[in-house]
Amino acid sequence: MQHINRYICPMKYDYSECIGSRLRKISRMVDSHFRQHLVDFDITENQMTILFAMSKMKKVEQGRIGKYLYLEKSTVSRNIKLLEKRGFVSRSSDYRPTVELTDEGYKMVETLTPVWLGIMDELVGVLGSSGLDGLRNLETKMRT
Amino acid sequence: MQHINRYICPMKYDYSECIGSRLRKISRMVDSHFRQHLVDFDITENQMTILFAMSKMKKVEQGRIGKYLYLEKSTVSRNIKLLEKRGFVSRSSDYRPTVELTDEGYKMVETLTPVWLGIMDELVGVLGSSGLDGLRNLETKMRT
DNA sequence: ATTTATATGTTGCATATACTACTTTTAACT
DNA sequence: AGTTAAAAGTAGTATATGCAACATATAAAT
Repeated sequence: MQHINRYICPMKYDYSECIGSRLRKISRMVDSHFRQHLVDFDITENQMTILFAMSKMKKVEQGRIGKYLYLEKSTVSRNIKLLEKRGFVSRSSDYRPTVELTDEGYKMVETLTPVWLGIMDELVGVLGSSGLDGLRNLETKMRT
Repeated sequence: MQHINRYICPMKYDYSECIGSRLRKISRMVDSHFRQHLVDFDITENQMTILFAMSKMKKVEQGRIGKYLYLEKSTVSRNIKLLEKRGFVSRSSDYRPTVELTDEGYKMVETLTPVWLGIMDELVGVLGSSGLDGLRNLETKMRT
């Protein structure tokens, strides 16, 4: 078999242009950068994201976190459960629980914030204003 | 406790500007879009990405795929194993195996390509040239 | 008020991912 | 040649994610 892809010749897009795989790849790169800086703090970049979001939302229904971060409700459920086990989050015992940072959680946010600001500075330095504009652009366009 | 974050007042970046979480979120949105269109083809967006990459690389050492996609070697090992189980990929039995698409694999690439082109058209329509420029910009900057 | 529909949460399952430790192979050095 | 160092692969473990199925609670409709 020759395996000649009939789309290769004048294909409108090349596989390497795939928007999905490129975003995933860039995400992995940036996340890797975050992890390198978080290695001493025993927390993942995803958990940090949720802590930061919750520090702004205060006491909220769990579901709102998923809406804000575009995360499936079951994913939120499990992520929150891990953070609760770590003592960073408290949950009301309702069926539809409201969640909230504990004192430990707020302390962790304060610990992480300067580290995060440092990482941001580095990344902004790497991406430059054009890179940031690009990211904002992507976001705006995806919202609709 | 007051939970007054001393960084809130004149903090250089707001948590919502986090480059990591924003990229992750956009990735989830775009991947979700891909999944919606792939639902009839019993394949994930990640597996499609590897199939497309392999269709260009032909017979390669497994490790090269990880280099190309910025994936950890163990991740590649498992992803390839799943594709092998599906019959899309064949692996030499060496300790350091070379991998290759099977005829089934190439057939799947041909099946997926028009679908993928359609998704790309939609996404390019959503993002526009400015969104695409932004993505390219991010990539260029991350490479260095 | 009862029933129905919708929204929210959790659990089971499968994939995706990275890190560590271990194995094996190849390369380098002497 | 023999030893050491580096590279590549795999398996174990933990987190992250989404979907389907189910449970429960709230809202809507009659």
